[in-house]
This record gives sequence, structure tokens and C-alpha cells, in this order.
Amino acid sequence: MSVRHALLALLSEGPKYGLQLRNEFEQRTGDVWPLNVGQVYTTLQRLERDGLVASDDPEGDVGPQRDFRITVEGERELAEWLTTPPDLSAPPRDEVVMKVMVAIDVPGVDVLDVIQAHRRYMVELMQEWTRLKADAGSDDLHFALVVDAELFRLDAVTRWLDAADGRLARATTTKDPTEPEPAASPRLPLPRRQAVRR
Amino acid sequence: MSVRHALLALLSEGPKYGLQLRNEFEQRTGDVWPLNVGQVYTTLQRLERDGLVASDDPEGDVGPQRDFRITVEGERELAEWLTTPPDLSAPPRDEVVMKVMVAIDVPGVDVLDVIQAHRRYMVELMQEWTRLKADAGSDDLHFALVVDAELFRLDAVTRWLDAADGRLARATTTKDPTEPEPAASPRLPLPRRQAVRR
DNA sequence: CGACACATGTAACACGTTACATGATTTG
DNA sequence: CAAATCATGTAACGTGTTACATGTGTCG
Repeated sequence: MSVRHALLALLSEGPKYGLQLRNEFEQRTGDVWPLNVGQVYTTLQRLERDGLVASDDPEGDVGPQRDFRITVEGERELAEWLTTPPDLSAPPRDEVVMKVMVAIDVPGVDVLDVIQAHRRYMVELMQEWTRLKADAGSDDLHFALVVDAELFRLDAVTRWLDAADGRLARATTTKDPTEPEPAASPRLPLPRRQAVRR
Repeated sequence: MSVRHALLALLSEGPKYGLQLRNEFEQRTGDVWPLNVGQVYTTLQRLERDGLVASDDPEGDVGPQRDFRITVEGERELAEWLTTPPDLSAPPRDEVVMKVMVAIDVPGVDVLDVIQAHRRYMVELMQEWTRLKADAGSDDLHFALVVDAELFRLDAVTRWLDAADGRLARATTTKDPTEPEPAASPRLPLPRRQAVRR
């Protein structure tokens, strides 16, 4: 339900055609979030079927482009989407989190190994994104925003991996609940958050 | 590609049937991540088709249950999934982030309003989860882990909203690039991270 | 027996990805 | 003209959701 509304948002600036919508979507997301064209066309079909969008078929002899414009219904739907927070009653299932949750009881596998392997990878990715952002400079606002989002997200996963490592190490090494909390220090004091902090 | 492998992980502990797999999956995720049964059956069909799982049809007159067991191929696939980091070359498209990115240029809409509305909602959600976690106590490890993951995630989104607010407020109020950075302080100094910090 | 929970399955749909086919326009 | 690029579309498949149908076992 996300790309659908994004297309509505782009069309609220004026009539556009399929490929143009894909290009502008990728520009808006700093060329970090690719969007395949096929989905644009099928989504436009559904939007037209639902009356949120209309096409100007007959006119425009200026080529094969088929312009779409947003309808009044579409404007209403867009306004509602922009102001209504997403439904998070059932939070999204993150793949890394899920991997750890099920790995806990898989025989022959040490969860802590899985955690550490993924933690290292998260740090790697954050370094790459940080480097990319530094190279790009501060002129591209959209790029900077999307990269920031990814950095914050990776940082959150990394910190969760640390927390899970602590909880699991505690739960497996001892069953004594009276033992003092080990101050929740991460097992591996690797350098964290290269440039995400403010 | 996520539930599929989770089912493999559950089956690696021994043969199980459809409903049992759904129940155990939800237990593993602290009853926070619901999983509809229909998907379990269709996923099991694909797993069987791919030779990662096999069913014990003929035997077991103990009712309508149909047990599945993991194959050697399945064990191999599971081991690879657990040790291989997910592909993040194209980062996942977060709905809140996308909303802000496209709202920037929507005529008649103030992005900062969208940001603040969503920021308030994220804080609300974090308070709810924090309360739930406190009520549940520290006995349910799975629940605590999944709630932690959600709290870290919401915290990351909140901090990104603050960063985006700063960048956008700066970009719209002035075009002068020589102006000193305003120390990136959030516009609204609301209480942040009620219980997520360690 | 009748009601209820357990268990399996299917249908229809939305969304997303990859790949392929087909015109139209531009450009060497 | 030939090739490349632009532009639209479709097919097949995986994944996820909701809803419905059907059978089986238990228990009052």
C-alpha cells in the first residue's frame, strides 16, 4: 500500500506518464530505492480501476506517452494517507530479528554466532553508506535523507543484536535470577556508529 | 523469503504439522507477530515441491494431522540462511520514510506537519510497547526480545524524523549554505526513548 | 446428538520481482 | 537505414492477506 500512494503523490503535481513516474520516484529517493517499471503500470491500472486516477487516452499526438492525472477521489485518498499514521498493530517482521528468534532453538547452531556474524555485517554496511554519503556531499537533499534513514535503521538493528546477545548470553550461562545484571555491556566492544550520531 | 526459512528452522527440531507450525512460530515471536495459517500450508507445498521438506502421508492414524519433516537439502538451505546476511543492496522501503520523501513536493501540504504528526505517533507507540513489556515481566524471553526489536526500530524512525525535520527546516527557511549548522537540535524537545536506553 | 475446537485446504486478491515482447522516436 | 533509446505492456512467479469450505475429534 506504499508505492500506490507514492504515485498518487507524484501525480498531485500534475499529469505524468508511466516511465516518468518511475524516474521521478527514484529521484525522490536519491536513486537508492529502485522501482521496477512493470509495477508502475499495473499499479496505475488498479488506481484507474479504483477511480483515484484517470488517463488522457485520446489526445496528445506527441508520442506513445499516456498521461495520467489524479482525480478528486485520489486527492482525498492522498491527503488521508499523508496524515494517517501507518497501522503497526502487527509490527513488520524484520528478517534479521526473525532469524535470531528461530535460531535460538535450532539444534546444532549457536545463536550467539549468528548474532555476531550479522552484527559484523551491519557495521560493514553502515561504513559503506557513511562513505557514500560523504562522497556525495551535502548538495543532494533526497539522497542524504534516504541514506540517513538506512543508517538509523542499521544502527537500531545493531543495537538490538547487542541487547539480544546480552539477554541470551545471560539466559544460557546461568539460570539464577538473583545474579546482578551485567550492566548490559556488549560482548564485543567494536566501534559503533561511525557517523550516525549527532 | 523469510517465513519459508523460519518454518524450516522449526522443522529442524523434529516433524510437525501445519497448525502446530503456526502456533510455535507465534510462540517464538512472543505472540507479537501473527502468522495466518493459510500461508503455512501454501509455503509447505512449495517447500515440499522444492525438496526441502517431506510429508509422512500414509502412516499416523492418530487424526487428520499431516506431519512434515525436513530433508537433508532442507538442512543445508537452513544452515546457509542462518549464516548468510540478508541482501541489502536495495534497502527496504519504509513507509514513513517514503511518505516524507514524497510529501516534500506535494502542493498544499507542509512536510513538517506530516513529520510532526508521525513523530507523535511513534512516541505513543513506544510508550504502549514499553508499558506492555513492563507488565509482562522478565519471564518471557521471546516476548522481551521481539518488543525490544520494535522499540529500537521505532526509536530509529523517531530520530530520523528529527533529523529530517532539521534538514528540511534548514532547506526551506534559508538557501544560504554559509549559515552555521544549528547543532541539529530537534524542533520539539519532547521526552524521547522512555525505557529503551540501557 | 449438537456444538465447539482442531486441522487442512482452496480461492481470490494485492503487491512485488524478473523477464520478455512490442511499438515509436531519435540518432549515427 | 540501422541501432539505440524511450515507452508501454504482459506473463509467470513468490509472498502475504482475508475469507470460505470441509472434515475430524471431543465433550456437554
